[in-house]
Amino acid sequence: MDIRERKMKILHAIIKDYIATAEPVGSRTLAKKYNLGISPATIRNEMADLEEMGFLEQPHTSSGRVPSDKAYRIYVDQLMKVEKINKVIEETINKEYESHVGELDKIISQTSKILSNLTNYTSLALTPQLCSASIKHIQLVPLQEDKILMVIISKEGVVRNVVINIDKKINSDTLIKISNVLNELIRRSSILQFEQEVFDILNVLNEEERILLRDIIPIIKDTLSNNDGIKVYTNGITNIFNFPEFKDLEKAKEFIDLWEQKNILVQLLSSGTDDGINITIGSENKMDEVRECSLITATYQLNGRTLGTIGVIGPTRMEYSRVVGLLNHLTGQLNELVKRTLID
Amino acid sequence: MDIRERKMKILHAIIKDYIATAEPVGSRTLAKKYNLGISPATIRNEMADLEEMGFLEQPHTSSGRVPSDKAYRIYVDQLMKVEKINKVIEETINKEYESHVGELDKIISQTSKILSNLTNYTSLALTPQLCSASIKHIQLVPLQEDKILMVIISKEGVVRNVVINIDKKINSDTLIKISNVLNELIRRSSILQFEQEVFDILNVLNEEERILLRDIIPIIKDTLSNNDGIKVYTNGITNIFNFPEFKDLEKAKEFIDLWEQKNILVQLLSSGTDDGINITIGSENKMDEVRECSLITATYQLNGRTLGTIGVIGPTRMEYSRVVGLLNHLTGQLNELVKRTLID
DNA sequence: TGTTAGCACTCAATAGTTGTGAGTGCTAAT
DNA sequence: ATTAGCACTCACAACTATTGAGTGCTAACA
Repeated sequence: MDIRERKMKILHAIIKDYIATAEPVGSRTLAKKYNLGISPATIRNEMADLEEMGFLEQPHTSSGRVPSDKAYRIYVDQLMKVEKINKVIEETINKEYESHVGELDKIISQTSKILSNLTNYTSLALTPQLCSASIKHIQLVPLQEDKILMVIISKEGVVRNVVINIDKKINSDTLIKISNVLNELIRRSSILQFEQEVFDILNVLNEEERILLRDIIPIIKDTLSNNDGIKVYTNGITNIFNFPEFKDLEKAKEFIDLWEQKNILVQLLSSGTDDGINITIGSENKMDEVRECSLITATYQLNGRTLGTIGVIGPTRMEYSRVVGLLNHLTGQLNELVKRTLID
Repeated sequence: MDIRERKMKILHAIIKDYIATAEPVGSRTLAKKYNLGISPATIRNEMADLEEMGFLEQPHTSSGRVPSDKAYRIYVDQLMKVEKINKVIEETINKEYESHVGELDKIISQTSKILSNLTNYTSLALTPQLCSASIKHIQLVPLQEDKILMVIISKEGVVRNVVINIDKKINSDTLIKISNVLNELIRRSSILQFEQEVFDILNVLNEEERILLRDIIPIIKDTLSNNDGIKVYTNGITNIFNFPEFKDLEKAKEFIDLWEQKNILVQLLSSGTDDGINITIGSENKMDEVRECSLITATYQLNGRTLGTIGVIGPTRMEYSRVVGLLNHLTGQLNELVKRTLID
């Protein structure tokens, strides 16, 4: 048997055991529980090596070993076998979704619930972000003499309201004209760089109206670039209390404090670069507050365009194989539901 | 000295002490700290009486006394002296508000922050609810052939979007006609009982359009009656960890779980009947989850109409006098700011 | 040379023990 | 009526074994 392979086998066993028990795992237990065919003493030697290589850590001299973030990384990339969803779970999920067809927000919120229920971790789900490519229609509504309401509607059915203050009084004819121009710009998909290329459209506007339009465009840009419109659904925050690594009140507090700032959560979930499933383990996280957590995220799509993110956060000792399996399945379902909801 | 008055004096001292220390207070400490002019033994006798009367409780035989909810009630109603805001705090508040003029949501969210910062309790703040009396304008926007977007705008500047699915295709002329009728109904403030009295308005519509209108009205009613549009801003959830009464993880968990359901929070804050300041102490709460908490709420108004609620939640051993003082001042400021924001 | 049994040592966690102090209620004296 | 004095209670903190799962090292073995 290749020496390398044996080390990996031992590492794999340690990780599995630690994920299940949260107790530092020792050589004797390991030999007893997993039929590795070698004695505790040999395992001890291998463990010492693995520790030197940075895969294991020892909380104190006379305790077992605990996997490091590096170990989880190798586990996630090479060792683990993604769990397949079983029939019962599959049906549970379908049932949970049943009552929520038709409204995107409800579907996303329900997804978050399902995630936390089935994983016992804390779940997050983001509604789609508005982006320039997805704008379908812009409507300007007069509010008061010097205030207009801009309603931006995306192809995905996301609606955003922005109140715009203006210097002068405007009448509704002007608004309609400007609305038309805006929507024409949208049709030509050049709303963000309109200045260079669309003089022909602007011809219908007089000087005053052009100025107003010029004021409105940056507001649209702003609206698209900020996260205010994204809703964050979250469930199972207090699940972290179930994990011994958070029985320290200070840590629990830090974790829960995160949840007060939507922005941080959005940033956290948006940091995964790939489409598909993204795993960030402990110290790999950019944010200090989650350096002892792992984050598994997945995206949902419509026609190949990424709309939003869902994810699960928990201790680094996370059941990666189970969560990844679940997320795989769930994004499939979600994509399907989103498609049906938004196209119908 | 009247015997009644002496008892009250002792009770007052016990409550003040317990609010400050969270420790059961005994006769000796009481005599030493507060110059009551009587000996510990006398105090003991009085305390025994007060316990019998239901104002005090004894965690165990050989410990001091703890005030009951009934005691806090009498404290809040008769004994306490509402604390006046001091200059430093006042200026802090003004500074905190400074950067947030102009947007109602920001002002409310900032209020929540101020509340939790200055009290060290958990704060809540609700944005205004939509109600029929406050609708200013309704706009129907075509989304897809069989979908329309209804934008409801209130006098307070609150905007709500509702997507409406309809059976048939509709053209934009129909939408404009119906919009006009709706807004005419609003002007006559009879949108919710339109059937009886407004036949003259309906004359402009043909049969098909009337059916559509009849479908839309209940959706408006629904939208007005449900809480979906209310935003709940909350800060300082983890402040409860500072209180010894929540060092029991189970209790902390129960408390934090509350915060996942917006509906519960809205219900909680809306339960106060009076305008002005409302105090609910421990077991007076209707909801089990907050039976060990006290809730102090206040409302903010515009032109005499209550728009929303702000409040603070914490252990029954709350610094009522300080919080009430702060809320008094804060609602004043808030009303002023709201007025400026919404009228300008 | 890799593997393993044996041994002395480490250290967190648990349970038992004891002392301390703030509290009480009761009684008798003021 | 008030209070000093006294015996009693009980949570809490500090201390002291005891236990047990773990280690590293060494020497013997295949």
